[in-house]
Amino acid sequence: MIKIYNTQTRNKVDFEAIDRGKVGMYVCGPTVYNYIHIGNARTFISFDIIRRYLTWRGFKVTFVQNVTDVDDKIIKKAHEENRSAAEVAAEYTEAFIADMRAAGVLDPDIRPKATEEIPEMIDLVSQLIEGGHAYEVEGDVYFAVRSFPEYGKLSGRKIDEMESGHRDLRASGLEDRKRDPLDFAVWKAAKPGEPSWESPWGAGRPGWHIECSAMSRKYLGLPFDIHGGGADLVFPHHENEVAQSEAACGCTFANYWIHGGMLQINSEKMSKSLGNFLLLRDVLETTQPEVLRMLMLQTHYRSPLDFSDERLVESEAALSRLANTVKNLEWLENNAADIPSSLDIRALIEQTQTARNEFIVVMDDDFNTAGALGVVFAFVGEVNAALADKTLSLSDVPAVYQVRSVLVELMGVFGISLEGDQAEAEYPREVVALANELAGYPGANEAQAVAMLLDCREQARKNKEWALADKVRDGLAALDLVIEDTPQGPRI
RNA sequence: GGCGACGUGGCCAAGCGGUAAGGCAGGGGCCUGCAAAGCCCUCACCCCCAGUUCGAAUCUGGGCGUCGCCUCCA
Repeated sequence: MIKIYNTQTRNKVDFEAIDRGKVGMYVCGPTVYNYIHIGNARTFISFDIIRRYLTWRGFKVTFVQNVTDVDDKIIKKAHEENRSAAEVAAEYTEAFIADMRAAGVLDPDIRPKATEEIPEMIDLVSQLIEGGHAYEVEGDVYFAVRSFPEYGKLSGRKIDEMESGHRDLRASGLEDRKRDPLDFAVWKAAKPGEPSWESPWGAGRPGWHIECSAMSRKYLGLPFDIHGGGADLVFPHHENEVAQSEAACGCTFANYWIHGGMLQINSEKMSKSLGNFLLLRDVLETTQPEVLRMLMLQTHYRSPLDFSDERLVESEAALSRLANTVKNLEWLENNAADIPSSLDIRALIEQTQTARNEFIVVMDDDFNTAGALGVVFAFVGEVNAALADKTLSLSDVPAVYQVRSVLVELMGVFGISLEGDQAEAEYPREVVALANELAGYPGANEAQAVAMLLDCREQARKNKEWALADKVRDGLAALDLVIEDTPQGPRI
């Protein structure tokens, strides 16, 4: 049974899907007025992993993520750059999709754009007005917070306390138009030069919160299973979504609310105003997406995560530990004929199954990726210990395959691919010349050249010709090919 | 001011009542011609003080500290 920490109830609860075996999931996407930053990426990668895990556990997941492509910030940016809001939105929508793919985040099943769902939003606003939950003032429509007694239930606030404790509710100048200072816009009358759509209240555009209410309702129906987003969206965005959606339909909006913790840089909040934010695309410029994921996996998705170059380096080292073991296993499979067989691998198989089961237990507990990673690494340690024992060798190729495939499978759930067996294609051309020089024959192709070089070195070592042996090793190293002498033989 | 989260080894981090996973870094050893990779061993008074309990990192109260939300924010 999968347990999920539900923001609304503030505790971990058993996950029960509305439709057995299916999960409807909505995660708030970005407002496309800039390239997404590393904090956005943290949230989206977290939900990518949750989605992958649920899928792996057998659920048919319908994953919906919107793009907010009409909004104050987009309009502002457009004005600054003297072009249309649509242009700005289109550019950054495209960039967002590209960045997500570069980060290894799976495409959502449905990616609605706010500007393409306006009729649904107008419908929803109309419903709210009819139901007495919203009112129009000169082309603006506001949600009446007082009409929804449960307002505040998601974020754990009480209306009265909010009003008395609020800093400067009357500062914006618009407050006199509202019946209550806490009321928020669900439809905004168009101002000159702004994108707008016709509506019963005149030309205007939707408020931010109504967009997600309308899109999630349209594509998933109400109620749906999981609504996610960054923790900073709990209030007011998600609170308002709940109010709108539930006031309109009279039913529950989403059963489980999942919120991802914030990413910080050097223990400081990353924000535009502080100017310390990193763009995802800039990070990916110098960092493998798997390394970034590895870093994020090591912290629980709800905890704050401190991002730093040091952690990136650590994560890379950790990842290569896993990759190395997989590479060794792969090599063993491909060279099984040369391996003296005496290993009773049953223990390893048992450990493999145990590790896989344990992985599930840990992940079922609110997607504890850090704990699950611990399981994987502990298992890798066991595998390495077996491989390091020279009295053992791997006689049972299917068993080795099983060990490796489980390793690959489990990390695959995290979106990290450990299969790098395009080695043949990756050998640089220079190895041919090197083989010709050192082994006296270029070989038929790169792979053969490498094989000859390894063989040449082994011969040299046998004859204690260390100079030649090291020449081969250094020559390969210069081409970024590192020889590893395993107990079962050398490999690249 | 209101609401909330967190404080575990040098760094990161899991843990949710039975005497501390894992990663990175460090020390010692093994393997190796030397390396690399790997293996073995080693490195924690769980922020402080009280309390509950046979037993607490884990529960309760208090203190100190860090951070987040309350305004656009993933």
